[in-house]
Amino acid sequence: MMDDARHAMDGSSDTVAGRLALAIHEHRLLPGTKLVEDEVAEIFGVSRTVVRAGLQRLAHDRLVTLQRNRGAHVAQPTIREAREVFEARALLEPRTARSAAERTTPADVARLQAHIDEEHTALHAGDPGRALRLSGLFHIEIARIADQDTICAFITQLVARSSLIIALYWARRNALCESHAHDALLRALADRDGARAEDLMKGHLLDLVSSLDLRALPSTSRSLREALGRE
Amino acid sequence: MMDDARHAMDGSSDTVAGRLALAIHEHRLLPGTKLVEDEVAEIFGVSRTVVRAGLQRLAHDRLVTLQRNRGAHVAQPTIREAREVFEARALLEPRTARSAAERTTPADVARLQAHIDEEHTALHAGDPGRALRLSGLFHIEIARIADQDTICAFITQLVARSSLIIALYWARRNALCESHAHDALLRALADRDGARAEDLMKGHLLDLVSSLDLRALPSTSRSLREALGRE
DNA sequence: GTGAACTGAATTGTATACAATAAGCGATCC
DNA sequence: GGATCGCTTATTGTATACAATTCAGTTCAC
Repeated sequence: MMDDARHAMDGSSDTVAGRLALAIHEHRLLPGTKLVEDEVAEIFGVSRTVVRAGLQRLAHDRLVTLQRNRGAHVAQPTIREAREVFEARALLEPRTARSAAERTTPADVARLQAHIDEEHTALHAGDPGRALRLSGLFHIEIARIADQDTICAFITQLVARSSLIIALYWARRNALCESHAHDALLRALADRDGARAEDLMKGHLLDLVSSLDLRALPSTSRSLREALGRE
Repeated sequence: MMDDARHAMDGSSDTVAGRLALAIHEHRLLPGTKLVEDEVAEIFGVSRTVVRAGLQRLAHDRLVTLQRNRGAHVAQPTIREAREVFEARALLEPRTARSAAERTTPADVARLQAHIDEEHTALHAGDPGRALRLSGLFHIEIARIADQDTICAFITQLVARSSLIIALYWARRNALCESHAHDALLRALADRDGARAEDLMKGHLLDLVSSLDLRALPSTSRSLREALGRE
């Protein structure tokens, strides 16, 4: 279910990092939340040593920020960072979708369809966090079909950061959530129509950013709130 | 000189990671070299704790590989990984060069020119490692001019990995090293000619891969050698 | 009442100690 | 002679201890 980063040891610190990451993906841990090492250590039944390793991993993925002597917090991407993340995705994902389409197998189609179904049921079961996570996994799955581990790793990170961005700047939770962009993408992949997949992905990402509220104000108010000592 | 990853604490573990990374960039530490924690700790005058943190950082950047209970080694990118790295660069850097060209300032031009000059002198001074490092920094500098931190971080990682790839698969050390691709790129940037910069970057990256020997054999022989117990 | 300085608790940074695992090597058996 | 088993050593994984720093609440001066 979470099998990226095979390059590293799969020690307990990766378990900690993975479970924290999942909580962040599913919006159970919200941006700005402080992650005290002792608490996390006790929750997972390990020592601070392994917690620190896990937090460092998450910091490298920009899911948490580390400040010297001031601890770890779930990251709060700025508006600028939000734009950058989606610009990077716009650079990587459409072409990757094209590559994926050209090598999609029936097994891939089945797997993606299962993903979409699961996402729908999660949404109707009133678990939007899980639906969001599955929605992100759909993008990652496409990158994996393209069979490009390096780019897939980048996209994985960008999808994770997008989850934080959505937590902060999601404007209209109404429509779009139920959008059938993923269905259309899946059909293009099943048809092995690379050009169409590329276009659909490009449009899908544009829809995503346009559903965010990236005006300058929210970030200011947020940092103000932090400046007032409340976190 | 080395100011990436401002998101993390700039503790001593980053110093360790930075110095190890520099040694890898400059080919003073070659792929496959084992990095024993105690040795590194003594060399840098810190404890294993901070060395481990630094190694983890480098592992995340794919500069070293960590195997559970078996320690850290300078990474040996496979041929497949080498191809992927340059495909990712081909996806990111040309467009980034275009963006950079559209916002290049005279100060940027001066800085890049200084880079090129330094690279030439290093090359003629018989320090190819330093020249290679500077050559990589040139690419990173362009990404920074484009003012996209996220993509710049990706490119930084890809450039670093490219250094390892070059150490393993560099075929003709003769020409190309002295190529004037960077000069041409700089001129396009100075002219704020985005389209030309994009094309030049695309061609430059193609030249780079074509100067590598990415046939299937070397990797096999290398893994064979490792299979025989020598590392 | 406001603000600066101080004190104690809480938290992080680093080093070290111990346990667990892997690697090296010699003796033994076939 | 070659391979295998077992022991010793080296190295890593994890926990804990202590030092350094930050944070919150209080006191004190104005």
